[in-house]
Amino acid sequence: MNHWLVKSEPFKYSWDQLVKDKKTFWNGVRNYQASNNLKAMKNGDRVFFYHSNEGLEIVGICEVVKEYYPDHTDESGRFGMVDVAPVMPLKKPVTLAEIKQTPELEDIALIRQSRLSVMPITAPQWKKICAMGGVKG
DNA sequence: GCCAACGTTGGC
DNA sequence: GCCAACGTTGGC
Repeated sequence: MNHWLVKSEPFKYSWDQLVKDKKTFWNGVRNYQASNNLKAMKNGDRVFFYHSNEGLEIVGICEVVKEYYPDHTDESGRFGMVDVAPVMPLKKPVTLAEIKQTPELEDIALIRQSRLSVMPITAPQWKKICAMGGVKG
């Protein structure tokens, strides 16, 4: 199983909204690197949900429930999306500030490639963040 | 195929 | 609201 992290601005689409919706399609990605990461996602992969701009913290874990398919909101036809469903919230959100202070997480794509909105997370990074968030990965 | 201009993201 | 990082576009 692979692990990922997706960013969303909470005033556009928040974790609470995802919990309310039970499931959503992750549309709107218009960046090839992010899109390639979406393409590599498999059903059952676990995904951290990060709030950008406001919050600046990882708030929950969701899961891929439908693999890459065309994004109907993309007029160019170049990009796709996946469906995700919430699994559980973190008991304690893990903030960007904490991540930056954690030596084991200094190579995380969230910091190294701050503008990327869909990124892979390594197994050790996943375990570490779960531990910080008070949940079992 | 290079590179300057431009647009967008996202932390501060 | 500013600005750094960086991806994309378009002229040559």
